Parts: sequence; C-alpha cells; structure tokens
Amino acid sequence: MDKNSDLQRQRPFAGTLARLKSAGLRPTRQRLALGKLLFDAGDRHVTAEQLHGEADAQGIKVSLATVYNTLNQFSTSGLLREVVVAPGRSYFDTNVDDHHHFFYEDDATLQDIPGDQIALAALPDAPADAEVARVDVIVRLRRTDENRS
Amino acid sequence: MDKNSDLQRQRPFAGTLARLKSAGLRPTRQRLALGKLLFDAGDRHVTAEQLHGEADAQGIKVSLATVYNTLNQFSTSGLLREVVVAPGRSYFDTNVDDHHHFFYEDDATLQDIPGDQIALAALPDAPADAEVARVDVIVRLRRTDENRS
DNA sequence: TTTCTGTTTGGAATTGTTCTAAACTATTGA
DNA sequence: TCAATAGTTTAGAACAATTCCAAACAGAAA
Repeated sequence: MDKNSDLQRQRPFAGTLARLKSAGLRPTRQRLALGKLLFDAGDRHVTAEQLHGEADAQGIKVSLATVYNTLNQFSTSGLLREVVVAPGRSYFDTNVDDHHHFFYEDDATLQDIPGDQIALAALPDAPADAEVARVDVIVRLRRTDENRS
Repeated sequence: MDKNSDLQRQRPFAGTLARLKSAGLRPTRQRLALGKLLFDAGDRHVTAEQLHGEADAQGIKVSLATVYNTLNQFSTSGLLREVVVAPGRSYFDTNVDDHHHFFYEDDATLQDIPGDQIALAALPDAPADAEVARVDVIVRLRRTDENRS
C-alpha cells in the first residue's frame, strides 16, 4: 500500500470534505476549493477579498458573493471564527479553539495568542438576563520605531 | 451668589469648552453642541448615525459629515475612545478610563465593565518589534430566552 | 434520467464612512 | 471695529465592504 503514503496528495479535499459533512453543508466545487485554501495551510486569518484574490490567483473561478456566503456559512457552522478588530472589515480565523489575538495596527494584521499565554483573572458576572457567548481579548500593537535618531 | 447655584444651567458648555480647549480644538457651535450631547449624560456609547439623530431631534443643525469629523477628532484627541465590536459600524465611548465592555449581540448594545471587575492574569510578551498600544476585552453576551416553555 | 432543492452568479442595491470644493466662521492683528 | 487668514462646516459625490436578487446551475435522491 505504498501509494497511500501521501494521503494529503491523494485526497486533497479529505479534510475539508469531512468538515463540510459535519457541518451539513454540501461539498460543492467552490466550498471544497475555498476550504482547501483555508484549512490546508495551518492557522490563517483572511478577509473575503483576500481569499477571493487567492482563489483567483490559483485559477479557481468563484464569485465574491460566494466567498462571502461561504465564509459566513463556515462561521455559523463553527468551522471558522469571525474576528472584528478594525472598523469596516471582517477577518475569519481558521483556528476555532479558545484563544485570543494580537492586532498590528500598522498593517492591520492579526496573529494568534496561544490560549495559555493569556488568562482572565476575574470574569465579571454577566447581567442576570444574559449569558456569556464568548470573550474576545485583542492586544493592539504598534510597531516600535526603529528609525529613531 | 445664589444665582450661581446651578452652574450647569448657567454655563451648559463649560465642561465641553474646557475639553475642547485642552484638545486644541476650536469651540465651534457644532462641536459644543455635540460635546454637550456626548458628555453631559454620563458614560455613553454612540454611533455616528445615532448622535446625528439626537442632534437633529433637538433641532441642532449639523451635517453627518461633521458628526463623523467631530467623533474622529475627539477620538484622536483622547476625548473619546473608539470601540470596534461589530462589523460595519463604530461605537464611540465617552469613558476614556481603563475599562472593558459587555456587548449584547442581540441588540448590538455596549455596556462598560468597571475596571476592577475584570483583570488579565497574564499578558503575553509583545513581539520584539512592537509595543502594546491597548488591550480590549469584549465579553459577548446573548440574552437568555425568557420565553422558554 | 428526471425532479427537487440547495448553490452559485453577476450585477444592482445597501450601509457606513470618507472625500471634495465651496461657503462659512472663529481668531488675530491692525 | 474690520479685514485677513486659517480652521470648520456642508451637501453631495465617491468609496469600500457587504448583502440582496432573480436567474442559471449542480448535487442528491428516486
């Protein structure tokens, strides 16, 4: 069975396929291709425009509307997590585990903070009529000016 | 001097005027009026559209562009703090002290969490080339369904 | 196959925000 | 008090990100 050695090469959509199945989403050509771009490269933070650009660059024909649809469906299915850090644009994070973010304000870039490197000492009581859905911590960074005299 | 008893009534713009002065912004009619709406009512979280609506409702004639300009100027001067919690709209917080936020996802509403009710146990080291500009904690809430059978 | 329902698509529409150039106004100094 | 000037306001155009739409398309099931 040495031909099975590289599972990734033989079944490039296997991971995404399983994800789609678990989310109850049909494995269409577009969703499989976008899923591959999103999930086969480790943890990523992308905007819709970015992902659309990447697909385009690889010759995958997908409309921007579909990219938006897909990102939103993946998010509500728990396959992605939407991160809001800057006004007027959304980032989608392929890491759905509990973790937080660094945000470089200079170039509007995101980076994961490993879950164990940050912790909340005291979570305030949620108001009586509500429950905590999620806690987001965003550490905003500014690059230090290395051109100082 | 009993006529000075209600300083607020006699000099309704005093607070805002001082703020503008300290920020180096000219005390124009529009800025004074918007400042009054923002600062005379305690801690508030407003969007540009909201504030414009309030001004309009009080017969204050200000263009939406000016509301945006003003909110942005106030923010960069430290008179306000911009809070990004939902894609596609910005909130401005009149509380510029160190504190964090509850965000009710159901009605897209913000509420301050007093600074002492939440604390970060461990702030991760900022990457070598950057420094922490600010840390935002957003506790996202969902209203519990009180209409359950 | 055929049918059915979910999906994709291009383009129009919407929303929130910024830009622009002209009109206006607070400030300063005669 | 007035004029000059520099900062401000304004309406409307422009823009960017996202959603909506109705028609064409493509999986799934029979």
